[in-house]
Amino acid sequence: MNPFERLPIEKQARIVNASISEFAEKDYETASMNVVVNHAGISKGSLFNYFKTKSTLYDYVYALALGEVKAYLKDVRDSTIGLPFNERLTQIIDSGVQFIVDHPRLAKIYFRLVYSSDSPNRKKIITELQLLSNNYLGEIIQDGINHKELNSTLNKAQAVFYLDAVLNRFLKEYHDSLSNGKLLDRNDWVNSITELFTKGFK
Amino acid sequence: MNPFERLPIEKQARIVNASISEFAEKDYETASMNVVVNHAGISKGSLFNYFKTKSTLYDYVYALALGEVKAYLKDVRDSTIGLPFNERLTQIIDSGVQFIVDHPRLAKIYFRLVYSSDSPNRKKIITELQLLSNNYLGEIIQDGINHKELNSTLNKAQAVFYLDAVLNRFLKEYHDSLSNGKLLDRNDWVNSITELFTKGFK
DNA sequence: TCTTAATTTGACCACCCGGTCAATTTACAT
DNA sequence: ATGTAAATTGACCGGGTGGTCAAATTAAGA
Repeated sequence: MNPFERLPIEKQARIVNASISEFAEKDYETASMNVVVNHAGISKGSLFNYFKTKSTLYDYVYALALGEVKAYLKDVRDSTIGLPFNERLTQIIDSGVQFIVDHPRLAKIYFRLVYSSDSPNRKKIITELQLLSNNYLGEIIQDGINHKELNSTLNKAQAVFYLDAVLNRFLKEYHDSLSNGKLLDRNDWVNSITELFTKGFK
Repeated sequence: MNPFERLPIEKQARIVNASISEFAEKDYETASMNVVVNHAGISKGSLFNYFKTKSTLYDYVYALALGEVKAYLKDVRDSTIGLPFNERLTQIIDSGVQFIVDHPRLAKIYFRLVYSSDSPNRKKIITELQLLSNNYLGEIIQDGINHKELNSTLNKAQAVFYLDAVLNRFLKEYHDSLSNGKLLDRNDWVNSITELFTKGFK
């Protein structure tokens, strides 16, 4: 059992909270351990006692975020099995929006990872995420093909790529719209994306 | 006339070249003026004499990149006027790929700007780019509607957004594929994207 | 209560940053 | 050749970084 896990939960929460905020607001390289320490109300030595390096702390926070995302994805996949492609896709996109509403800071860390460049294990993490996305969206698309809703000659890898591209970009835009005041019309966009791909993959 | 423009062209080129490399390889915040100086073979004082701040140098390099992009876009738009939507789109995407092949470092700076977070005037620049993309792709789509090739009830803003999302993401992937050895099949992808939107916007 | 072990602290380290500026070198007109 | 103005240099500044560690504090068992 490592020293961090031995800590009282309240203290753990303070540290995790401060770390999430810092990694959400700044790139990995510019995120500051000093800021985390001050915000969490602990000493620098302690933080480096709990997490050997900045990279270790980042990995911990990232794992938290990924676990949360996976839970959302799993829920919506399992609860929409058997539904037509377009209804299923609609609910998946909407679930993505819901994640962003529920966990805006985790979403920001995710976007920063996907869209930005540094962070030590980025390549490995991105590869892992792509595999996840491929399996997940690939399954949805395959189901659509099986039910003759989508073109059977569809290049699945490409289809997943396009879906992933639009989804990610839209979710990022929605995330931004949360803070800049010009909130997007959730249903309008979700339906419009579903329409694009239901027709485009026909 | 500012001191930089008074320099012999060869020296200007050395400085520009070093700056492009550094801003292509690192985020704005982590890009180092010391590295630029060493790579260009000039003294630190000189660089800060030519460009008052790091931000000024970045703006200069960015303006170079943007000018280059605009030239490519203008060329392909003007040379495809009157063509059907799908042929036109194909050539536009292909021109994007060509830009990446011709100027991989400038492309990297562009992607870094779009996908990353820092750099001082990022918000203003991004807004400017979005306006550009809106006008450019908006015009192409409008032409497609006028020629009854695309659905007349299409939400143009959303359509532009999706097109832009897929285009950017694909170009980024193609850019990455240049350096990781697994080069993408250019024609296959370009045609596939055209097909998606020609059907999706019908 | 005393001892010992675990935890916490923050001053400190080496390093790098963007930016400055007095001093030196270079270029040029007379 | 001389004087002057422009260009170039690099040591230096204040500040921030991730990470360390001897010393102080706290917790626990006898």
